Amino acid sequence: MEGTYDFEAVERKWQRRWEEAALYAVRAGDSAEKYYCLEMFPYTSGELHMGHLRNYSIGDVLARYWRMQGRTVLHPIGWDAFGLPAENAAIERKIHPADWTWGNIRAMRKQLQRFGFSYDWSREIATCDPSYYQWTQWLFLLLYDRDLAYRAKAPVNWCPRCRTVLANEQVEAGRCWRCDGEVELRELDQWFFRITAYADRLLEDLDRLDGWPERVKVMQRNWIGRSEGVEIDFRLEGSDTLLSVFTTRHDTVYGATYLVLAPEHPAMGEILTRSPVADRVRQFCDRVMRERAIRNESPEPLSKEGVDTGLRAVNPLNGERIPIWVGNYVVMEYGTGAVMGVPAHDQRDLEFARQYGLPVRVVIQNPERSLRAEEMTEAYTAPGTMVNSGPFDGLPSDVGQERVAAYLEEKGLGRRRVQYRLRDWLVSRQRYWGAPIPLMYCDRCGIVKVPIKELPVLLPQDVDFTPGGRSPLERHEGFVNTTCPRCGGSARRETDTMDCFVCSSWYFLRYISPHEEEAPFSRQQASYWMPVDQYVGGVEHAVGHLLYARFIVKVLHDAGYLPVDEPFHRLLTQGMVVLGGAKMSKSRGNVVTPDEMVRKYGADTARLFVLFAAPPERDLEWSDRGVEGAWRFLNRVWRLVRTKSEEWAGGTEGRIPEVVDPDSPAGELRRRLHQTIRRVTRDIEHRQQFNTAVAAIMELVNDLYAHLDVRDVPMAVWKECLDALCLMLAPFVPHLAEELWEMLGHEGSVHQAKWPEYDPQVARAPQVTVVVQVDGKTRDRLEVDAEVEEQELLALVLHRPRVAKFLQGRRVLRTVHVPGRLINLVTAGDDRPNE
RNA sequence: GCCGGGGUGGCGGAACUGGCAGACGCAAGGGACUUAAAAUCCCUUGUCCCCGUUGGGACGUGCGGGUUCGAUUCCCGCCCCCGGCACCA
Repeated sequence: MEGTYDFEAVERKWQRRWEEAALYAVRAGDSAEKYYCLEMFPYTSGELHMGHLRNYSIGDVLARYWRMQGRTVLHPIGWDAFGLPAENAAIERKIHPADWTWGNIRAMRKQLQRFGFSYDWSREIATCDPSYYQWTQWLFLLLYDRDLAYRAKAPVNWCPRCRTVLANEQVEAGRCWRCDGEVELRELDQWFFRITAYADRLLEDLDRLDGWPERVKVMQRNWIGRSEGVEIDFRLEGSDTLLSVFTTRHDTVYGATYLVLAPEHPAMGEILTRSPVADRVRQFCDRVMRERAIRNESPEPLSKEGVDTGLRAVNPLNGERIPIWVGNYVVMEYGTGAVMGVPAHDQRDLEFARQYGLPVRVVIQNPERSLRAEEMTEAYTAPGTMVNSGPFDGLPSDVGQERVAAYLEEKGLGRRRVQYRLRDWLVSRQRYWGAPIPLMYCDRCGIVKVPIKELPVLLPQDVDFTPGGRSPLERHEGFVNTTCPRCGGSARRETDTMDCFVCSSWYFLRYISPHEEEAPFSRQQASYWMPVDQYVGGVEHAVGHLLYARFIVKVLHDAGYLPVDEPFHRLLTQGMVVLGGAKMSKSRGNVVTPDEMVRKYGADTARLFVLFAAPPERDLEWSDRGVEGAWRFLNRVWRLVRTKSEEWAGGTEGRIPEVVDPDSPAGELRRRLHQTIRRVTRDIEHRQQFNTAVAAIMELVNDLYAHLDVRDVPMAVWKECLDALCLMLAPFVPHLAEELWEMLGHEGSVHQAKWPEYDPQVARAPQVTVVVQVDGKTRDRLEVDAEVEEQELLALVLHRPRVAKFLQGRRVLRTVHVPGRLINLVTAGDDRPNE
């Protein structure tokens, strides 16, 4: 008889049975409570990596657990299938992007199935499938109709390597998220989604997302970057042109000693015609803009540079004439592209002022220590008392802030304003492998929508992928030329495709009714299934995907398609899988693939290891030894069940005796079992800490082994323990659990059995270990009745020699008793009179 | 700079609401089984000190303080690591 089980045969056997029985197919039920368990769907790169294995193993534990708890569980999977790598494959390897993608899907589907995840495969979707992207296009038109999609010329991030534009969320430290190449700024006509219109709601509703990790919420808050301030209208001297500035420190407006404009500022034309040093200013602007175009953002801020235009602006509050400068530290994308320089109370302004010898004027006085403008090397940014501020003198700065704002609004010199860091979402891409934007340009009618009935706008197959400056679609006459549905004249199609994040911003809704032909999803089904109860995925999507999906759901909610306005109730962001402390990558050569693991140890071992080696949120250090440990454990379980089930082969009926003495080995075993059930249930359900759940099961198995040779444990008790053991293992190692469940004589799938319940009476220990401390130091421990009273316990304790030893020459002042845990004797020495 | 998260044995990590620090696993050492090895099963394993032994004691959760009968856990000040944001006015 072998000492290890044949994982290959076992896993193949049960995967086939599950498939035949369509065990994980689900329909909206009306009686059972639903549970929508979702993991971030994979990009169709062609291979599954350890991150996927971890992601999907976590999701599968939850899906299987809740199914056993009686919920109606929706657990779908699909493919994020549009995107650049497919097109690059076409260019490099002369494969059509569609063939490449569908081939990858086939391979990855096989890999996923090999791991035995409990997906409802009848709901599989792919974003590159016309029956899917038809509805992505529908979504675009919905946003267009609601004035949330617009076309604008704007400086946008351009990746020269990928030959396309990128959203702000796809630029990381000035580099492209995909190819890591440097990103340039280009002035282009592009399609945007007006996500800024939802900025406030996206921000406020974060407070409702109790089931989200704090750090993701913080990242979204930072990204949205709301700040309240005032726009103040300075006037260009000798002109009616207003130079408005945005500031959050309007209480310091009397301290403005100059004004700085961004080089791209719209008033620059007028300034250049009037400036006595126009040439210098022009040269400066050109240089700064050129430098910015090659956005090689170093981590260090650029040194501040500027040039005096020789012109003046008028401060609307005190009528003061202050010089207008152009500076490289002012950006056009934020606020108004102009700032007032208040060197005394802003560090950047102070640096700039000192560099160019501009005056510094204190207008907020530090109540602690009087500020002197000439001596300042650090701006004073804390609250204080207003000075040199005309009618506002003497006010605390926070009050002054209110007054200045009110005054400006009253006189029509400015207005309160909320400013966001968040920009609109750039969704155009100049590439082929994406969902075409369903619009056309008619000479007579302008921009015209493709009628919903005519969707999808299909991607043509026969396209020339040779790299060029523009989208391959643009060179496809058959695609571009079309007829205007409004006037019947000739029209040209939009050739930009959509950012693949548009596709992934609603895919969780398509799973709900994936075969629906009349709509992106059934409203009725969506109101049953939404929101997603548990979303699992990597934290790298914190400000991209997760923000977009929230935005799109709010739009659909507002348009009446969804009852909910947040997509994901709980979010679990799992850590990376690392080896030697570094992320696995081909270039580092430290990659271990899930396929290798399955081949060597099987799916159950691989899954168990990734769940056991670290808590889900933390990074997981890969360890081949650790995998072996998981494999050993599973065999240990298998041998145990096999031994016992053979022992009672032929008849094991028998009941657990009505009364099992809690002090007998059988009673002890049952107690450990019920304690384990309590721990495992809590760890999965409330703490989502699967490593400790597995550890608890391992402890139970160790206990069962320790009782293997104990004679007077009734078979029925063994049966109870082993049954529950299988049930608890089922979410983690679904194949082996089935096999053992069958060995134990059960009919039907363990995954359709009920999760075990613990009996608090059985779990309760009649005797407990109480720790005895003297002055907070542990000196002894003793077994006592769980219910023991303090007085009785104290009497016992005082007679213990180990305790008495430490009480010599001291008297007990008081005792602290934590029932069932500890008793602490607080003493004072007799030899120290003052105590 | 600001905001999050983290720092515990040789390693991955436990410790619920302030109550036995180091569960579970890995590694290491020892024993049983075996002709032998592998596999398996059992035991030991934070550091230091005292003791011939049974045993006993001190220290110990990044560092320094504090609160408390008692602190990995709470508070104050610092150091280091990871992540996010950053001329954002």
